[in-house]
Amino acid sequence: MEIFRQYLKSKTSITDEQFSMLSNELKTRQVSRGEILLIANTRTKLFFFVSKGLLRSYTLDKQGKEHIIQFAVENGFIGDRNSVVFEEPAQFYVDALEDSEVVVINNKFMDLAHVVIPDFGLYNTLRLNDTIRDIQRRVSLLLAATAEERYNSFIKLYPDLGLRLSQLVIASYLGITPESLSRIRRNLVRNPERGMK
Amino acid sequence: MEIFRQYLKSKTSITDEQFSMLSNELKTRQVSRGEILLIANTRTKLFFFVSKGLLRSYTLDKQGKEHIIQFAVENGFIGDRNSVVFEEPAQFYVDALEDSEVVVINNKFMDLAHVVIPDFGLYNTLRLNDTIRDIQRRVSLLLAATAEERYNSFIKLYPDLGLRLSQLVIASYLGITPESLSRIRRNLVRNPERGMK
DNA sequence: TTAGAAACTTGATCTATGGTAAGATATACT
DNA sequence: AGTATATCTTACCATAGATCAAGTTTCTAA
Repeated sequence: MEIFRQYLKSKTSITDEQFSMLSNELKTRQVSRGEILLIANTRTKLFFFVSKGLLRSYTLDKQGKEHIIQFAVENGFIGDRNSVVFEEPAQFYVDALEDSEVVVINNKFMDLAHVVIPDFGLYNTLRLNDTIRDIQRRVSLLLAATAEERYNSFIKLYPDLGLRLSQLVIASYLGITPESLSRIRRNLVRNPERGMK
Repeated sequence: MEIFRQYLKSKTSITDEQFSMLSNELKTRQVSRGEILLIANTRTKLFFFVSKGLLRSYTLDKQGKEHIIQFAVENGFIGDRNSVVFEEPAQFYVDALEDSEVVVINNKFMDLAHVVIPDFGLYNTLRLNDTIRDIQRRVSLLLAATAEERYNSFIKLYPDLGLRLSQLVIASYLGITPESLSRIRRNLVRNPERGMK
């Protein structure tokens, strides 16, 4: 909770008084590795701020294969916009890849924050635009780049994540099989210059 | 311009007086098919509202192949967030796929609109969330679905666009070659039930 | 500390989609 | 209307990455 307060202070002009006004709407929750916070096709109004650990959102296809939409580490947010913003069933699952601590955020918090914190709207708009930019870059990679190029760019963009995630999970994010990722990495070890670009 | 006013009136509480205060910051521009409005790696602060016609944003890969990020038809917006919001060089090109008319929107308009129209921030947040939802769905399809499934879901989601776009352009949006799309469509003509799901 | 389960690697095939090239239609311009 | 130009189709072959199957290594929990 303290971490979330610090985060908001670094991003907005929020005061301690304002934060305590809002904090009634917040809860912290401990999540163990593997624990599911949100199930696709159900309804919920909750969004999560990660104060510790690592979560992901993902879909399951008809063959039961997982496809990772997003990761969230410390100071990141995760949830399902479809249910939170549009009150429709969730598109995604959310679960924890490490033992984590999250701050549970409801819609009332968001509404209040807009009222109470003068520049919250501005901050939020920036954050949403940033999210769009990231996902569009990912689309562009999925359309234009080979598996190896996508892996290289992932490692360059999120070097720390590369160390915290299993290859299975990285492969699922990149849209390839773990076997293919293993072969790609073997090639990169043998030809390190291929990873430079 | 009138179309943009109508659009804003349908989405926000804007009054005619408020609109005329803002309209100093707006210009309309005629764009011919093929005309480029925005070039990747350059800087600009302009965003576009489409009052008539059809635009797209896209990237070029090293082999000079186009990869379409987004379409915008009547009442849609298009531009490059990287340059408009973050003042960095544009990631994308924007050009017209049909003779079009756009309203050119600058940052000052956005700032003023937030001040002048009480619920503009709310509207804008919804729009951004909606955009994120759309792109995330697209990522999920790119990760999980075959070319044929992506084509079917594209046609189901944007039936009108399917009729206005060339196959070359649809293929580029789906991340496949026009030849592959041609083969997919042949199969669908022969086995129409495959397009039902 | 060790058994069992994950995670990772490797090899042998298979398959969806790409590349190339040629011909067939459609569209647009004079 | 007629030619040029873009768009679409088809066939044949190539390839990135998937799938399957069998190890090997690494983690984990009793």
